[in-house]
Amino acid sequence: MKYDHATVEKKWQNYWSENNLFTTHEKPKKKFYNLVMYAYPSGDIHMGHSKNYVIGDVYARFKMRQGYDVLHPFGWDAFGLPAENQAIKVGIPPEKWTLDNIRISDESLKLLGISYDWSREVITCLPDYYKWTQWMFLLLYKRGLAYKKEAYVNWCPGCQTVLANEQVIDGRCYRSNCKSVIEKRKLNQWFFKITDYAERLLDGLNKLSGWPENVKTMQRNWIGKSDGCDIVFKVVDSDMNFTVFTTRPDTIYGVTFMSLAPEHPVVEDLVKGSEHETAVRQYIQEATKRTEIERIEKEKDGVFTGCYAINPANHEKVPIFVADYVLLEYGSGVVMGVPAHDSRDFQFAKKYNLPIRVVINPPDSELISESMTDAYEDFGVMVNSGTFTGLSSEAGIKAVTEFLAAKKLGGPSINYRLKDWLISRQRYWGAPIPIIYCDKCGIVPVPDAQLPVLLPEDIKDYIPKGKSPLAAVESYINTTCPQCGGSAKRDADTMDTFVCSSWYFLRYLDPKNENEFCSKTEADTWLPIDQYIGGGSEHATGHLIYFRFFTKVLCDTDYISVDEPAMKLFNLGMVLKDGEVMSKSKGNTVPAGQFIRKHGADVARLTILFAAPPEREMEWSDEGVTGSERFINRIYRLVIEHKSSIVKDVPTNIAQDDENLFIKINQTIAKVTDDVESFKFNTAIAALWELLNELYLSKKQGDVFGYGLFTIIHLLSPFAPHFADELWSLIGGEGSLVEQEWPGYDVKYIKSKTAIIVVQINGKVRSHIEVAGAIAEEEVKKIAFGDHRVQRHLEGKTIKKTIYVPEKILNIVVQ
RNA sequence: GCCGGGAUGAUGGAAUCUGGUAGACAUAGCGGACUUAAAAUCCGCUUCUCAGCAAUGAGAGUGCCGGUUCGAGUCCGGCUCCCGGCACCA
Repeated sequence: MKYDHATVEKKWQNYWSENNLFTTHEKPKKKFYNLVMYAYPSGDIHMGHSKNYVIGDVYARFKMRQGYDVLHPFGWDAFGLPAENQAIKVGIPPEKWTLDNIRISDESLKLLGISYDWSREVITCLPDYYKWTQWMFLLLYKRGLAYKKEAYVNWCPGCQTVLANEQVIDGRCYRSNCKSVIEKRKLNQWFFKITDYAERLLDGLNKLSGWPENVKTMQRNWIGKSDGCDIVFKVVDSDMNFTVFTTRPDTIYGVTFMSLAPEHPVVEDLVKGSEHETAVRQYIQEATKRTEIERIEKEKDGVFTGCYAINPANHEKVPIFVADYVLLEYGSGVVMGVPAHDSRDFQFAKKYNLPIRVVINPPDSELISESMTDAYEDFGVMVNSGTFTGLSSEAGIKAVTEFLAAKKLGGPSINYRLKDWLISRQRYWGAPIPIIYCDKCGIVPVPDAQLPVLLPEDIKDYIPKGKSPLAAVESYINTTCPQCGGSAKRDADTMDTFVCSSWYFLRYLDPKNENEFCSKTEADTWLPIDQYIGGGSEHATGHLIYFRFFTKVLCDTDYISVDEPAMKLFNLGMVLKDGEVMSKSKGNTVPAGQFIRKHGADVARLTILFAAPPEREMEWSDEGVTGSERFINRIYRLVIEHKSSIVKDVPTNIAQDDENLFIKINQTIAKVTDDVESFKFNTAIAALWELLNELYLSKKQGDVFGYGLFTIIHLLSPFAPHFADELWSLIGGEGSLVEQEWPGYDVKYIKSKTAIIVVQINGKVRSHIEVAGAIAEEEVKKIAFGDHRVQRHLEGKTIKKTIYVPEKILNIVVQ
């Protein structure tokens, strides 16, 4: 008698969809927005993807059974490079390739039996979606949060496009099959002003108690707030001055030089016409040609500009250098060099024989600059610092900052590491930037009524040539100015796909709305996301910051009423095969469809869930499959065999010899309920195994036994929904278990009536005694001292004391 | 370098929050039952060392060293290694 998964799974999938069990309630009484991160349609889905969907599904079904009206949607992050690269390689249009992949993946997903409301499926590359992506761009534009500037940006020579900071990892392209070394290029590009929200993005993290600490820490580091002080240095014989940012104003008396970033625009004015001009120009040219990796790895160097600046604290003249270890984008792109107390400045000073002046001493020793081999960067006591001498660093930082503020030569300042989000991409397969350039009117946004700006289909050449392929499509690029009606040109770039994913969770709420991206009513009904289930921590400093940023902007503009998108975040560990992440490009995937046809969706689900806790990485192994298959068949046999003894009501009058089993059943309900709530699916399934094993060993097949079987069927339903529904109908249940209330338990039968007390002597386990629950310490001692195993160890010893923890342990301390 | 997280049988993992029988549950392995046989199934054993024919007994054991405690996988201090993130951020 073997369970036939193929027929049963088909049957129940049909039942669920015919009865609209997963169609979202229009007017939820108790809403629960359960969201799994949507996916890129790279081909068919494999077991690596399936993990996310299965885990999201267990939670969704559990919440449904707890009486929530669950919104559980799915969709596709459908724009992006792979589709376009495929088009270049084999000539299939990106749209066709993408939509074909979506069709195949949807089919596999449906085989898995995930409880999605398919009527809300969202596909970001379709015009009715990207119309609103463009609308978002314009909203930001109108708020002054989207702007165009000429800047040094990350250029990926492999993808032939620019990238955001978040997409550069160790100086290389983030795409796993690219990884090209990123170059710097000076280009005119669109940015989103996420830095305006730096403080709120940082502050908001404190509210997100349902987010994992590591993600919050990563975001804090990424935003990189640092409290410090601005200091103004005047340039000698010039009316120019520089503001530098420092976190250590207490070291101001130790400044012996200054450095400017090579890209700094004022360098030009500084050296123009001087004898140093040629050398400086040459240095700048070399520096800007280098990649970030080369710049970091090479020895620190620079070039003297011939100019000097005045230290506002001691009025000393210090030389100004151009040095490529100074970053243009951080602070003001100018730093004060304090070699004694900053190791980079130290290296630089050594190379160019600049003075090293100690102005901070460690708490109980004295530094001698000649014998220093590296900078002393810790806090200490100020020395050689005029009137500030003797102050601690902490006090000095405050005092110097106040002194500068009073003299209007600086003052308190805060800097963030976070940079504005570069969203232009020189590629075809993305949402077009809805901007028009008119010779007369300048930059003109496309009016809302003219959205969407459609991607042209009559494109012949997708190959990027340093600019967007769209630039060559005459019919697209040439247009008329919405303001003056004259001839004008469209922006040829498309948007970063992370723009699409910054608001997709809102479109699910109202996916067919043609007048708004989402009505306020729907937004207020469903937001925030109650549980967000993410694909891994690689999104921590990308998507998970971007979507928080969008939420805040939409909240400020009153389109939605929440300023954080998701209350709880659960980050999943990846699925590995042979020690590597399961991915198509590595060729180590286990295709979902194939696996399900062979073993069944429920086996696939149980295997994923039981292998490891969801947040941990999981090595896919075929051995796990054996266990899940056995689990299902074992339950199946037991239920079929004892169908007639199954009891649907909680038995009353529990006989003495049934008590232990009845307690086990109640404990299992309690444990599974708790574990599912906190995503501990592996131990939840282990608890079911325990109950199952106990039922197999049960000698008596009475009411309690029958109720045990009934309970297992119920508890199984989030994990193996087809199988559970089939068993449910076999025992005469109506419809599907998702329509049934989740079982409760009897608190009177959670604790065992007897307790095994461990008897220790000097902390070593010597015996176990079984006692009736709550008995007096004296009683326990009496039994323990009567135990021969205990007596053996007490012979000839003096008892010093005993420690008794009720129902747990008795420790006898002897000498 | 800085910030996280981790290290437990042959393997995946449990117990770690809140100190109280370490190894739940599964896999693999071994033994038994059933079978002409195999598979499947059911039952049992399975951390290591030593003693014993055996029942059993003794000792050791959660990366390493130390501490707190009657008692530490769990708490504290110091290391080692692994994984992830950040990193010329002034």
